[in-house]
Amino acid sequence: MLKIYNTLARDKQEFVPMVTGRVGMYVCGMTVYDYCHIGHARVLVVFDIVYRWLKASGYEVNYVRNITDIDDKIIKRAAENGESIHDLTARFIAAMHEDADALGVLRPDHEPRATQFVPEMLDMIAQLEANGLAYRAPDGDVNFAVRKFPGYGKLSGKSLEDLRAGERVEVADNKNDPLDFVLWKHAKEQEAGEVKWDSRWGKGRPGWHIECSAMGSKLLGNHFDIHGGGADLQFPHHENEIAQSEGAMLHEQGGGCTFVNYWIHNGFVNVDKEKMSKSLGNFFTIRDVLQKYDAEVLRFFILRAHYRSPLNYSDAHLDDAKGALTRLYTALKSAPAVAQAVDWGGPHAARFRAAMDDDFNTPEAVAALFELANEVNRSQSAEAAAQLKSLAGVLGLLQREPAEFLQGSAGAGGLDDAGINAQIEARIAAKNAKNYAEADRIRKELLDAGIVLEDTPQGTTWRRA
RNA sequence: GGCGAGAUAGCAAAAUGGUUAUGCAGCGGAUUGCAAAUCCGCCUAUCCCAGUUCGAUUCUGGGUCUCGCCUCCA
Repeated sequence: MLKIYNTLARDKQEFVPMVTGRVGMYVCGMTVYDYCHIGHARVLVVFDIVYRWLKASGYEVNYVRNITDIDDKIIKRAAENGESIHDLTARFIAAMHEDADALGVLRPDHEPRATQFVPEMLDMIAQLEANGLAYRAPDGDVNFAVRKFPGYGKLSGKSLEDLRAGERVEVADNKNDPLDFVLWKHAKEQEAGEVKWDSRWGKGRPGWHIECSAMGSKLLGNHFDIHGGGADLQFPHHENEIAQSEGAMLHEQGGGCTFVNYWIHNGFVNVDKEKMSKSLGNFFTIRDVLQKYDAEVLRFFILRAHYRSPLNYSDAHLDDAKGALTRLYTALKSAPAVAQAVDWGGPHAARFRAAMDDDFNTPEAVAALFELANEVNRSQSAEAAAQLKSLAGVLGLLQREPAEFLQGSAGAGGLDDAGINAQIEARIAAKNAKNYAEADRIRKELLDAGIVLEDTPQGTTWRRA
């Protein structure tokens, strides 16, 4: 039985879908004005695991991950670059897909873009206005009236009084309450035509929060099972989504309606114990990291920590993850696995399943993989190897040929496979002539070039250190 | 200031009211021409102070420290 830590309840709860056997899941994706960094990689991988585990558990999952392709930062960046919004977002959507694919992240069932759902957003804003929860501000914006929505703050555990006491909330002239947020931004003179949509409130564009409410409802219904995202979205973004969606539903159900049953939030990636973020400038893009590390190492690094814990990023930690993943692939190299479905009856699989059912405890599930690898090494059993590969496959790991992972690819100026094999042949000749000094010299030379040789009963193999 | 999360061995990171986490690193042995890999064994833990308990790293209270949210952010 799957248990999920529900932010709304601040506790682990048994997962019960609204419709037996089916799950509707929405995750807040990227705002596409730049390359994804490691923090984004974590959201992608974490919810990929949620998606995979739900499917492995037999659910038919409808996974929606949105793309924010219109907002202030995008408009600003497009202007700086002297390119259209469309060209900018198209480039970074393609880049995001490249990065996600490299990390072994499955494509969601739907990837709605904000600009494709403006009519749905306008309908929802109109409904909020009809329900007395939205008002036209003097400057032409349409705002959500936070005070009119009972229960505002239930997700983040904040009361309006607490929030108001916070000195960091800036007072805006056009809002009735400093905490009110924008549903519809009126168009500015200098803005390009492609960021202006017609509406009954005049030309303008949607506020940030409304897109997720509108797209979630459109694709998954007004009430669905799971909504996820980074911990920083808990407030205000997700709090505001609840206010919008539940506020818009008031007329239909006479109050008491629920937008989402389970809210899941992943922890941050830190650098030197500080949150990795654009504003702090302490971020590494996924593609930067992939210059130096295998994408599967990055994925594995993310899965070795629980999704709600902070994850400190550093080269040393990635080196550590690489060493650990090498152990798993080495086991599969010694005992090649045949394709086979997971046998859930085995002890390691049982431990793995219990771990994943306990709020997606991937570190514990990975520990089960290592115990299985130990068994593979001891028994050299094809069945055990098949079980290791299929179980790891549930996490999107260990699906490549071991040699491909272990040997990697030659870096610039490094030895290519032909050069390595020529050296190995020369060393074998020296060994056969009992010229161990020469054999060791060659091995040392290769080692200095980052190539580790391993003499086995089946011959000499190599891997990159 | 308000609200919340966390402090586990050299590093990373799970779990648990009493019984081996796991990986990397280190040490000893087996194996090897020597290595590497692998196997066997070992080593190093539960922030501090009280309380509950036969027994607490685990529960309760207090303290210290760290981090996050309260503004765009995955």
